[in-house]
Amino acid sequence: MEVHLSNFTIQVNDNIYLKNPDSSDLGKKIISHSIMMIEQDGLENFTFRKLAKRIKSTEASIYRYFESKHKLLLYLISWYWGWMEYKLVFGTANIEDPQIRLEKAIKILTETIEEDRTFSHVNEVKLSQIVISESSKVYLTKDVDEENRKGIFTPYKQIVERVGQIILEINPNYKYPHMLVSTVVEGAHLQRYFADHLPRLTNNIDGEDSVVNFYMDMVIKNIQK
Amino acid sequence: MEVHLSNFTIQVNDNIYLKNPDSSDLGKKIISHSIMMIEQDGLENFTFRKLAKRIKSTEASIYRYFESKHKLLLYLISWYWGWMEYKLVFGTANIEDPQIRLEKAIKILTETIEEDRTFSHVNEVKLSQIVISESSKVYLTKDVDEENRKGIFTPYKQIVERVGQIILEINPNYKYPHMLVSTVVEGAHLQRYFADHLPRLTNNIDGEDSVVNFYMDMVIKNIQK
DNA sequence: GTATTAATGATAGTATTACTATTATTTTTG
DNA sequence: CAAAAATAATAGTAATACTATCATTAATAC
Repeated sequence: MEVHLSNFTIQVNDNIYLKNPDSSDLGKKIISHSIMMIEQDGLENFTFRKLAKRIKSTEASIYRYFESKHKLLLYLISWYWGWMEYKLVFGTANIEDPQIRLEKAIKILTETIEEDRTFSHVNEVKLSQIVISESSKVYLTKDVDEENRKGIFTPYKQIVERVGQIILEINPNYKYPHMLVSTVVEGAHLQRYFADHLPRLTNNIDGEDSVVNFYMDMVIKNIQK
Repeated sequence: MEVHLSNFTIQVNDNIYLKNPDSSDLGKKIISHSIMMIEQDGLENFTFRKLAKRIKSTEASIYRYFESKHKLLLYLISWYWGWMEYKLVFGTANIEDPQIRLEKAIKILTETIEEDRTFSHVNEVKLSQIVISESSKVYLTKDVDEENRKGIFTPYKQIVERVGQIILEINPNYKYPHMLVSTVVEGAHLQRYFADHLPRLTNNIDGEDSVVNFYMDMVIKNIQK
């Protein structure tokens, strides 16, 4: 059973954009095509000039939405975390047993992403590839502290907090809930990247999703009293 | 007791440089000052022009050692992994019990770095800061596959392999040795970065090195039969 | 001690990037 | 239909990441 929610949009911190790309056709084109282009050529080879050419607009027009390429990436990553939180909330709603709720949450956070037709101009599969290979670049900058102050990373922190809470429900004495969750989330991305490009840094066993299994197992064993 | 090894240098894959920076005074200056500058201003704000000015040389001269800023970063990271392997080999030599050997290895990989006076032109403390905040950028590129083919990442893979072997000595049936080691290594870096910049993504408990304790515990619990 | 070679310095130049600024045109809305 | 808002067209700038050329200095070989 697939549920379709209309009238549902992911809210992104408005410090990130100059003009909300969700508010116009051009804005949506900027988002959808930048996802395709960054996924294909990488952030390093992506420029507003190329994007403008592709969507038959101009650099100046794109700059009215985002003041830099870094901000556009921030928008995409932020959108992703907002979307992930919506998936988490829906996916774990009405599950009484915190152990099962936690397992569901870890699965959602570590499994490979499938298309979600709720948000038509965003290709979530490609976006998740961008998250895997580019998301750490949004905070590994000299501007982290300032951007953090502006609340740019709250969607991510909220997810870590939310799943950390489930862990504490199961074991209130567990000392490292945030550490465990961020290790899982970042680790899952990295292991998928390694599987594609540096396979000797990971282990991929046929017939299973090793990333999900490894991190699921890790969480369960770690929080045991 | 501190042991000083002279006549000991870290070998770096010679596909990385045009001319070995270890072979001249200028080369060593390039390394030592780039470490200081990148640590302070970040890779993004570091340029060969600024470096040249600082060491009173010229851009052209630096380009005779490294064909790009990315290659210079690769050199630094590679040197670091070579150095880490030497620390691992010495630190775990003559330890019979594989369990104790593994614990020593994990400690070496996750603890904060202290100065090593064996290699005079390299400040290992600053270099480790660079590794924490910039190292993932060396493989999160569109050129990974090609650089991997040239053997640029072997020092890192060797460490993962080496520690993975100890894990298999303890539990030959453990399915994810490489995954576990790379999760620990990358996780330790990230958690230290989070502690400094995004503290809500981690847990730092007074009076202990939470990063070491968390990952030590994780490894032990994970490989249990 | 000089000739030869290698290393470095000085200087200049190029394509690209990441923007900013200005004005013209089109589209939307009251 | 007029006014306002959005977008397009065009041009320009400072900085970056290099490449090229030639002069000078240092190292080494005989």
